[in-house]
Parts: sequence; C-alpha cells; structure tokens
Amino acid sequence: MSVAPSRQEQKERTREAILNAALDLSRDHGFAQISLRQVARQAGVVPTAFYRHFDSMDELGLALVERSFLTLRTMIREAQGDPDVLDNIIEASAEVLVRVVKQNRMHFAFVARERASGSAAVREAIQRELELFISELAVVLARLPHLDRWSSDDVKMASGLFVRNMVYRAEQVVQMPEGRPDREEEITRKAQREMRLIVLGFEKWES
Amino acid sequence: MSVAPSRQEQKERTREAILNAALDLSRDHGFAQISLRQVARQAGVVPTAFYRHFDSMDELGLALVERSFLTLRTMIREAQGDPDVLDNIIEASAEVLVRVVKQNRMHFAFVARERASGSAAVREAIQRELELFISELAVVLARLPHLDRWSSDDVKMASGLFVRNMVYRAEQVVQMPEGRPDREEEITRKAQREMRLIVLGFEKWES
DNA sequence: ACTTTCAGTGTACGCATGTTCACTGATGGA
DNA sequence: TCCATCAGTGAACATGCGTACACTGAAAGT
Repeated sequence: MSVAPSRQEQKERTREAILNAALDLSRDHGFAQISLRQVARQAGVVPTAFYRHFDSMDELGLALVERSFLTLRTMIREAQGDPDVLDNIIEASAEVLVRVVKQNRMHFAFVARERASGSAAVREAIQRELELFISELAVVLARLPHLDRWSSDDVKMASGLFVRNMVYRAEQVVQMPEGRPDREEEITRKAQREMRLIVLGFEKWES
Repeated sequence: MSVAPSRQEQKERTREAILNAALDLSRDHGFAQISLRQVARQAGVVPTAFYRHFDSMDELGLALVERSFLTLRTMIREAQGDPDVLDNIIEASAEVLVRVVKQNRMHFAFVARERASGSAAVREAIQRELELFISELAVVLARLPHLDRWSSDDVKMASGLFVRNMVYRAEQVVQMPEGRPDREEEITRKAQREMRLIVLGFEKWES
C-alpha cells in the first residue's frame, strides 16, 4: 500500500508533469507555438491550474532551459572524471557526447531548437547558459598539452569551436531516427574528424 | 505620370509585399508563430487575398527559403569573382561574409532562425539548401593550396566547418544592434581567428 | 476538533485565428 | 465595344486561445 503523498509532493509531481508535457509537445511543434491549454491538457490538469506553478509560458520556458542545462553540466562533469578524456580528448569526448545526448534527447532538442528561435526571454537564457558552458569547458581545455600556454581568449575560442560543433552534432543525433546505430557511428566519426582537424590547428597556433 | 501597371505586374507586386511582410514579421516573433492574418494586414491586403498567391503559410515559408538562398548564392559567386579570395581566403571571405550578411540581414536571420525550428517542411528545405551550399563551397575550396590533393570527403568536411562557422557568425551579425561598428569588427576578427585556426589544421591534415 | 491554506476545478468572457462563400470592378483579349 | 477573367473584397462561421473569478475539498497547522 502506498502512502498518500503530502501536499508538497503532489504539487511537485504536477509541476513535473507540466514540464514534461511541455518538453514532449515541443518536440513536434517547437515550444514557442504550443499553448498553455495544450500543456495543461497533456499534463492532465485544467488550464487555470497551470498558474499555480508558472506565471506564464515564458516562465515555463525558462524552467525548461534550466533543467536542460543541468543535464549538460552532468556531461562536462562526467568528461572531467573520465581519465581517458585527458589522454585522448577527441575520441573520448565525442563518445561521451553522443551517449549523453541519446540519453537526454529531449533536453538537447529543446536547447538546439529554442536557441535561435524561442521567445526573446528563452533565447537569451540559452545564450547565457551556453556562454557559461563554454567558459567551463575552457577550464578543462586549459589543462591540455599545447593549450596550457595560450591566452585565455584563445582557449575560449577553442572551447567555443568545440561547443558549437557539439551543438550541431547534438542536433543531428536528436533528429536521428531511433535504432540506427550506423547513422550514430557516422555522426561520431564525423565529429571526431572535425575535432581532430581543429586540434591539429592548435599545435601550430601562435598568438 | 506613371503608367497603370499591368495585371501581372500588380499581382507580382502584391506577392512581393506578402513575402516582405512575412520576412519583416518573422524578425521579432519567428515565422512559425506569425499568422496568415497578420501577414495579410502588414501587406495591406485582406486575409482572403493571401490565397491568390499561396495555398498556405507553409508554402509562403518555402518561397522565403528559396528567396533567401538566392542571396546566399550571390555571396559565393561574389567570393569566386574576387581575386583576393584565392590569395587570402580568410581575411577576404570573412569580410565578404559580414558585408553580405549586413546587406541581407533579414534573409540570413530567417535562415538561421528557421533552420532548427521552423515547420518540418521549411526546416527540411533549409537543410537541403544548406547541404547544396556546402557542396558548392567545396568546389571553390578544392582549388586552394593544401586542399587540392584531398579526398572530396575531406574537402566537404572543411566546407562544412566554414559554412557552420558562417551561419553562426551570421546569427551574431543579425542580432547585432545597428550602428555598432565596434561589435561588427569584433565579429569579423573572431571569425577570422577561427578560420585561421582551421586552415592551420589543414596544413597538417592527412587522410 | 476546528480552522486555515491552497492545489486544482468549472464557467464564462472577449478576442484572434483559418477558411468558406458570394461579391466587385478593372484589365485585357475578342 | 462587349465580355470573360481573376486579383482583391467583406461578411460570416466555428474553433481555440489566455485569463478572471468564484468554487471545492483534502491536507496541514492549531
């Protein structure tokens, strides 16, 4: 027999249902074009109940941004903990990328989609988080051979190149039909080739 | 005294007004979230007249994709004609990029925004056009030193890196507030640094 | 045991939407 | 000159929207 949930627990549960409903509906139509009523319906709740959790759709969007970047940070932390990554940044990080993206498809899809097109508030939040993420990755990169002597501007440039590559490949993984390990391998391979090319540039870089 | 326009001319004029209205409204809200009635209103025409030119908003979107990529092709042709580009691909092409994007702000904004988020039809059309564009640029790149001996796959990778970099920088130019030559210069500089890094990689690339 | 709090309900409203239909009147071919 | 064509009109419709408001009833505080 399950115990009756406390009021707080129940509220949290509904909030979660709303977030998931929005994420789910965004998949097909984009967050900006789904309505408050659609979200409420999918969450199994009456439209007005929505307001007990969020003031507006915009606020819901910001909450989704926050939640999505939480999983992005998990990735960078995982990459940092992995001893392979420092030895072999390219192969290891490309694999971490594809794996984490596959596990969190919806979150990455949301970020990739709304980055350029969401409401102004959502778009700005994503840009800010992405900048933050680039800075965090730069700290990791700064410990690599060749890069440890660079100016911080240069390291950030490298980090930016990697992250943009990552976002692009994540878009592809997200759009990839399920159960196509061949496509997945191809994406991993292409990402690796590109990162290898960039790293080759690092070795000759000056100023 | 101006001559009365022919029926065809007048129709073409209205069609153009609808396209421009849609492009203009997309700027703030994204194409996917503007309504047929808004477009008609902005074009100075009654909603039902819209149907004389397009069957649906989706078809309007596809027409905008086509028109936008027409200006993109202008850019590549201009770059091909410019003798500086072959000698000094990086500086010259970065400048061509920023200039052309500034001249065609709205078209680039449209492509960048709807690439990841438009309706399925619009999204797919843009992806297809972008692939085509990468292939065309690859033909130009194949004539560069170091690259002339590469496999066509490798040249396409290089082309893809440049184009993605271009799309990203175009997004920034578009979002840039008007009359900020300092920001513009910074973007040009960053784009150049990144392209230079990639080209450095080219010189050491094998297989 | 009582009262308060508050997550979720149900109704009602005014508004913008996409699409239909019958129409008008200038253009342009006969 | 007459008449067909057809780009653009204007009214009407059903529908879905965001939000206001008064409400209910169980959980939590006393």
